[in-house]
Amino acid sequence: MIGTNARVSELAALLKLLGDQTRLTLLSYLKQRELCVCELVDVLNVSQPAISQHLKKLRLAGIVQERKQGTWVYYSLNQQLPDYVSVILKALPDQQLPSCDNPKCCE
Amino acid sequence: MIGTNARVSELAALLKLLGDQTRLTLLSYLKQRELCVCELVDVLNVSQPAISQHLKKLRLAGIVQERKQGTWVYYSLNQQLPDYVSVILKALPDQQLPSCDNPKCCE
DNA sequence: CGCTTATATTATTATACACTTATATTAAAA
DNA sequence: TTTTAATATAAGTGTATAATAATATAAGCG
Repeated sequence: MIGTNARVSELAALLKLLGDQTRLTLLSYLKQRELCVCELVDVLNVSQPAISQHLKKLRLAGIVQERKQGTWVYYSLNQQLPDYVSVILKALPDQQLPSCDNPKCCE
Repeated sequence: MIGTNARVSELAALLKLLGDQTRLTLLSYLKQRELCVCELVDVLNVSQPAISQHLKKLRLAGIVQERKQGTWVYYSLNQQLPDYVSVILKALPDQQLPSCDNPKCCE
């Protein structure tokens, strides 16, 4: 038998990260534009801590980045994603977000 | 909040399937050529039933196909894979298999 | 300051899943 | 026809992980 290949491990980890319905849904919205955490919480079917944890994983994997502004945190896709990630994002539906109902956050 | 999107679910399931080190390793070998199950068992670090189970999942997902010949079963990549799957396969290393030591199986 | 709001972290729990061992199936060989 | 070899299925187990509830942090506002 043959030892573990580092590139395969890395790819597997990244695909496992993407192979989650909640995270893919987050990305399908972030694909359109930068979004505030509160918008993502409103739109998904899970608790705020769950969203926060998913966003952290996506951030640590280099897929999204955060921008803090006062109490609010805005997330957006990173530029410079590997090809296979870009292709996956392209395969996601273009989900339209209802406009934010918090004027403080989303002016 | 917004209901589940079927395309996102489907994609998530497929990426979860691919997000496994053992399955990705199998694919990195199958990428080169059709292989007998026995070859894959020899080359990986897990038991024969584990390989068998992984191959079944890949087959049910339409990623590989089987060809039975006597006692032996040969697996190969399916043609006509979705773009994002092809791109992932391209990102896999081109792993070279040592030649099969079973003359009956691999002539 | 104390209160509220936005987000993150922690602890816990439940489910999914990859693996192993044991057994079944099927085909070829003896 | 019994045995052996190749693969598949079944049952059971341990670990990873996604979720929640509870709490912490931190900023803005009265």
